[in-house]
Amino acid sequence: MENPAFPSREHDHAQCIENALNAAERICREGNLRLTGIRKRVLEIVWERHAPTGAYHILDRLRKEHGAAAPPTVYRALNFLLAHGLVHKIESFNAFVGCRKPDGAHAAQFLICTTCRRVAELDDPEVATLISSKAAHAGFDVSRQTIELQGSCNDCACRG
Amino acid sequence: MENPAFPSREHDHAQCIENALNAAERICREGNLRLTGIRKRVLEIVWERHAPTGAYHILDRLRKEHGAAAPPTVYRALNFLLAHGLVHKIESFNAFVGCRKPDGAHAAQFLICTTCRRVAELDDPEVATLISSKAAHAGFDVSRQTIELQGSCNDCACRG
DNA sequence: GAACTTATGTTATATTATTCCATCTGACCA
DNA sequence: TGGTCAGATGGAATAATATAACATAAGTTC
Repeated sequence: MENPAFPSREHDHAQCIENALNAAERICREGNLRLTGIRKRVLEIVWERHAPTGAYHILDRLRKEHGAAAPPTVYRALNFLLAHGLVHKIESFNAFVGCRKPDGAHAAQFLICTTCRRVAELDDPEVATLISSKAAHAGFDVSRQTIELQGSCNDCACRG
Repeated sequence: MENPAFPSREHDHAQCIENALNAAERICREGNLRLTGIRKRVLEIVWERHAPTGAYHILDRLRKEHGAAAPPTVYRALNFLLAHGLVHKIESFNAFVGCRKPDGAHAAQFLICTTCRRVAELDDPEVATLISSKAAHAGFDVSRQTIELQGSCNDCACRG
């Protein structure tokens, strides 16, 4: 196995968060978008784990530090982050993960470990291309791919 | 384009429903499962359209004909049908469609037209295999694939 | 028909997401 | 400098999706 999709258990996660925030700052600067306090904080919360984070979990966190906060606050921030490719929605969990490659559009494939709940993002163009071409064969023009694979990550498989 | 994934607009839809029910009867007989009145009726309702059907739409239909009915009634029937491969859940819509190939396990790919909302089921083993092998390369053992492609079907594309 | 398993009825509640309207803030310009 | 406008946030209400928990009924086996 090369280029591990799942970070090791000992990886420097503070670094993950910092990278994500730096990328977000840069992308917003370049795109003339406003990474406001709430948006940034929601992105940080999503990045606290490599597992899908529910909107209401984010809401609870915001309430603890921010006083009042209502669902629209969270969903608005999430929609902004989704629209600009900074987070992804895991449809099969109704929850969100940070995007590992927030530059440019990409058709991602998600590996979701049902044991540890971590999510890895594969951005394999070969998969995306094969799927689009199979769909085209059926007269279908793909605009958006949702590919979510549930199973077991290497760590969890080894621990049995 | 060969073997159209989407049925033509003029297809005999009563036949679709009948085929689905016949297949369900057979599968339940063979598997020693009970296709009870409610389960059968829910399957019929799901098959009324080639578009995803929400649980609460099914519930409304049941209420009209059946008197009382509550969410668990519908979700129990849907879970039975899901468990035995008679329907699929479209995760990105939180809704359900009938399975076109209810025999045996298969990793399906769904084509969802965002214009007419119809869903076609592709059961392409090449896609399933490529994805599993890419995942394996990342040390991941896939047990379940969720593949949902949004875009435009041929009919809708032609009508512009 | 007694004992058991499976299915359904029913109430309540949990979880996820949106609508709508008011208010605020920052950007631009006269 | 202040007016105007677009975009962002506050906040109440409600919609849409899904499950928990417990009671009753129906089918199966012996």
